[in-house]
Formats: sequence, structure tokens, C-alpha cells
Amino acid sequence: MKKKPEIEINASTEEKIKEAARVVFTRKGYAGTRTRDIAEESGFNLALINYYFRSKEKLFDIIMVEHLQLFIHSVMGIVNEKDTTLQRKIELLVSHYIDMLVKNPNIPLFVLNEINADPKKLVEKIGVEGLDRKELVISKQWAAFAKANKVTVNPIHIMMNVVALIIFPFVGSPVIRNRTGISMGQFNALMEERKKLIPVWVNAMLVSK
Amino acid sequence: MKKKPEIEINASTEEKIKEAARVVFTRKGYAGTRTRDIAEESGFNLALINYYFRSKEKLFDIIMVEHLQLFIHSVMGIVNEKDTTLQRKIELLVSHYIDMLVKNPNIPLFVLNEINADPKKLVEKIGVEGLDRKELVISKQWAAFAKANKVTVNPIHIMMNVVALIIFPFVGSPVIRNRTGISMGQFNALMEERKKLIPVWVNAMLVSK
DNA sequence: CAACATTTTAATCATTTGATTAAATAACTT
DNA sequence: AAGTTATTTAATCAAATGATTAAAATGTTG
Repeated sequence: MKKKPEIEINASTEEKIKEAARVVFTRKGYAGTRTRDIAEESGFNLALINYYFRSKEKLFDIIMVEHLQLFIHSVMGIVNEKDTTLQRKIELLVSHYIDMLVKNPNIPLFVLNEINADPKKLVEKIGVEGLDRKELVISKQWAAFAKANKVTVNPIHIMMNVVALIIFPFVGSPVIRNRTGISMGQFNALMEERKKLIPVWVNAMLVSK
Repeated sequence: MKKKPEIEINASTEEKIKEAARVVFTRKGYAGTRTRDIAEESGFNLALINYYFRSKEKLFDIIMVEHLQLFIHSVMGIVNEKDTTLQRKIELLVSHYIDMLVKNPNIPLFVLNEINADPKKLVEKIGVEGLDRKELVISKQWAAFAKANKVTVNPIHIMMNVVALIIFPFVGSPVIRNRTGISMGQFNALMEERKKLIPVWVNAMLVSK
């Protein structure tokens, strides 16, 4: 027989192709990516891509699911902690996501795009349909906080705002950099500042009337 | 000779094709759009598209420039008013943009995408390189406001935040709707609320320390 | 209506692109 | 080393796609 293949054919080559696919797909999107681009980026022959992943779409799905999981799984850990306050969770989420986005600034636009292209296709692939938002620890914390502080605003607004303040600068980065003339380094420095600023802003929103 | 052609060949057909192109490009992006999709959407033959616009790219450029101008020109009017306060300008911008986005919810993702695909190509096409931000009325108003209220935060943050709070919900709409389960109608109602909320939130940010 | 210009179409090209195949090379096992 | 399996490649296919062409249909003018 053979030793162990079966599952892991050759982690090295396969991973190189995936990495190349990640780069190209994330930069150009599904429709904008040619299988040949991935071949070139990976340094391997075109047929290799199909040998390992059967089709462009299958490879894409793998990359996409990994991105989404990176996005979602980590958040669940924070959001469902029992002994972390609502405010502290926001601080953690902001800091955690900005760190991640500074390293992978193209992910948000890519993900938003492809979700937009086929909303239902992707939701099922990440296994989050099953969770009831109302059961999340953070939901209960919000309810308690809202009651105690007489906050009447729809929590969806707050959710949108937190996510918007974190993600939007990365999505709009080319426009922002062009309009303001700041460098990539300066941009990242601003993002670093936002780790502290966003929680303060969100707090200010909550107490504003 | 001929009557007046030269410039306006046939506004009706040409405009129908442009409208179809607008719809398809905005929904699927440049790479995701087939010239045949536009033909089908417009109801005309494929060759007509090339007859009127020579190529897919030329047609795309026209649509894109129109979108960007819709986005930018209107803002300039508001931003450069002499007799409107900073706070009032924010109210006007928010209200104006949300109205526009409720009608054209796909524009932001489309524009962000294509700018990302080729940042320099688009900037030149809208004729905004020439304007000096420091000379804008709103910039001076900001400087005065910041001094009077001892606001030290980089105004780029505030700019990003205002734009983020306005635009992000539309970019993230599929995710938001999926996660929260709200309908399109409820979503639009929330956007309507935001016209009043965002200025309040921005104000709260400015006075927060 | 005749002559001409404009508008629209069907048919066709040449590339691009996702995918397959068959064969060559490398790696591993005994 | 021989035999077997895994990996990689060059060559090729079929469908999709942007674009062109030549001709038909429609409209306009004198």
C-alpha cells in the first residue's frame, strides 16, 4: 500500500497553490481571477491547480470558507465570554480585528463582494445559521445595559456602527489614501490609534441622546 | 448632409443600453459582466452595444464616471457653502447620501471595488485632483471648531467615521440582513433613522475625550 | 417615391479561459 | 534496482467571450 497519502497528498505544493489562490482571489475577486493567474502566482503549471482542486470554484470555496472562518470564529470566542464586560468585549473585538486587518487589508472588500454576489451560497458554508443570536452572552449583556442606561436605540445600529468603524477604513483605503495623501505607514498608524478611539466613540454614542 | 446626428445619434436606444449597463455592471462588477448580459438586459442585439460604445471598457468607463460624479459633485456643493455650519453640513451630507443610497444601494460596493482594482485610473477621470483640501470652506470650519473645542483627534478619523457610518450599512447589507433577519423594508427604515442618529453620534464623538 | 443616411441584426472571428488527457519525471517501497 | 505510486508537465479541447462585418430594415430628405 502507501504510507499516509490518502488525505494529505503533499502539504507543501498544495499549500503553495492555496496561498497563491488566496493572494489572487483576494485581490481580483472570483470573476476577475483567471486560473492561469493562480498558476503563475504559484509558480506551478496550470494543470496542477485542477489536479489538486478539481476546479476553480472548488478552490475558491476553500479560500472563502477559510477567510470567513477567520472572520467569524474568533469573534464568537470573545462575544460569548461570561466574565467579560460589554465594554471590554468591544475593546477586544476592535483591537483583535484591526490587528487582523492591518495584516490582511484586502479581505473585507473581497468577502463583502462575494457575499453580495451570492448571499445564500456562503452563509451555509460557515456553519453559523444554527446559532440563535438571542442566546449569545453579549445579547443578554446588551439587554441589561440598555435597560440600566435607558438606551432605546436599536442594537442593530450599534452593531453596524462598531463593524463600520472597524472595517470601513480598510475597504475605503485606496480612496482615503488618495484623498488625504497619507502613506501606507501613516494609514496603519491611524488604524493603530483607532484601537483606542473606537471604544471611546462607541461609548459616547451609547450615552448620547 | 444630415440633420444633427454628429453628437446625439439616438438618445433613446443609447440611453437604454447605458441604463442596462448601469444595472448589470453595478450588480456584477466589470469582470463579472458579459457584454451579452448587457445586450440581454437592454433587449438589444449584442453588436449594438459595440456599435454605440466601441467596447465594453469604454461603456464601463462612462458608467463609472457618472457614478463617481454623482458621488462627488453633490458633496462639493454642500461642503463649500459659506453660510452653513459644520454641524449642519454633516446633517445635510448624511441625509443627502442616505437618500441616494436607499435608491442605489449597490453603488458603494461597485465603486469601492473598481477603485480598488485600479486606483489611479479612476481618480483622473473625475476631475478632483486639482482641488486643494485645505482651501475648502469646511476645512477652515473644522480648524476653527477644533481649536475652540480643543479637539485633538486627527480629522481624517472623523471623515472616515462619517463616511463609514453612512456607507457601510449598504455595503454590508446582505450580511446584516442575513444575520439579523430583517426585511428590506425594515432595513430602509433603519437607514431613515440614521439620518437623525449619525449627526448626533458624530457630535458625541467630537466632545468625547 | 427615389436616394441616402441611420439603426439594427445575424453570422462569424479570434482570443481567452476552465478543464482534461496522456505522458514524463520524481519519490517511495520492498 | 525494479516496481509501484505520487507528482508535474506539455499539449489540446470545448465553451465562453469581446469584437467585427456585411447586409437588412427603418427612417429622412429632396
